[in-house]
Amino acid sequence: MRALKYAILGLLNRRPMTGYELSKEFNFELAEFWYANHSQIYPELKKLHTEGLVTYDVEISGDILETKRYTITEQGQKDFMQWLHKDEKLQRTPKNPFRLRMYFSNYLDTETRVQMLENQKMQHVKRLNALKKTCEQYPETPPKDSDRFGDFLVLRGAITREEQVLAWLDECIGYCKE
Amino acid sequence: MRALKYAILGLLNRRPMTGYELSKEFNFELAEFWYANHSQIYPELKKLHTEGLVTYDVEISGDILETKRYTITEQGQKDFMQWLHKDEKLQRTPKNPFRLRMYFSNYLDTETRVQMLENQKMQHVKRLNALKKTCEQYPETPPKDSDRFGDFLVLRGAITREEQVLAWLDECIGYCKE
DNA sequence: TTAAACATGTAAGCTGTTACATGATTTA
DNA sequence: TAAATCATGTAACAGCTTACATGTTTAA
Repeated sequence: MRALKYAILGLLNRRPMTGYELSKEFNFELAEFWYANHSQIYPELKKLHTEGLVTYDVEISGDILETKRYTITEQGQKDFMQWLHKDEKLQRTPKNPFRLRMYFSNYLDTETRVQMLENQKMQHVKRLNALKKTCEQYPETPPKDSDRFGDFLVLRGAITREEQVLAWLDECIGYCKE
Repeated sequence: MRALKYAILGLLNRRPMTGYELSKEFNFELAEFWYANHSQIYPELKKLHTEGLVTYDVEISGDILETKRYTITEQGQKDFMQWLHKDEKLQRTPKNPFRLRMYFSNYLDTETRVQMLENQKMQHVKRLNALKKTCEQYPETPPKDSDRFGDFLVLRGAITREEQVLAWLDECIGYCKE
């Protein structure tokens, strides 16, 4: 499937970037639906290069420090667009260790159970607030053909997802206290 | 972290089971938040056995066919309960290849984009309906100290999650058609 | 009698995480 | 001058998927 390959190609299709810049994107911007560590990114870039899907120019920052700025090739763009057009088979529901715990929660007393739910709630509230703040950068829907439109769509998805999780946690707390 | 270990211990804590039965649980009952193939389960059971957390009795079905029925040991129960009481640090948002695609969707024409969203919608509607049907088995909230209470909670979570995804997909379709 | 379900295992390969390893540049 | 950030890589290991491998029992 090689999703990381296409995540990288997609970003490079927007503009040339270094491995380090890609790494930052994955750990901030895209983190709501994709991410990767540098230890995965650098080898993948190497692979994409041998496959002829990207090229790079070496730049010098300061006196010595070399950085490789990667550019997507024509072949890379073709490959990326082909992937983008494919229909996605619904992914399996992602594994969720907290729900696994809740599944077995009848072995916990009510107090502990509620405490755990409240703890999760707190963490999700934080995440939701951060997402809402990011969303303030979009006072209106960005144009459909701009990079920012995709960003906006997934951000909206992340926000409603967090709202749903919070509603579920409240529902659970309600059942536990009944 | 070894979540599979605790998923297995948790199920064996309910009742003794064979690897095959565990496998079925993971691919049907629990699939909304955890799953594993038999190729992962058998080796894990072996490991749990060497760690002294489970034991097994060999049963014969028919004339020859041997099956191992695993039982959790006292040590296994202790280990499981310890895990169950631990507070869960919020997991990273799971990777989502469809959202990755939507992130880059400005390179698709409106028609293709809407078609993809509709396709996802169809698949989620199917899943939602299946979940709702399962939920009919719970005409009322099961008692808090029964196994079925945990099943019910995560089932409710799965249903509201699917509803949220459908709402998001509709929102996206709306933005695309604007 | 044959297909589906029962039943258990191993092997190869891919994905991803954590840790190891090194060094330059910028900012406080 | 020290800390943070920039910058690139490799290694070991954990987790998971797909395929390989074999054979039994049950129900249509």
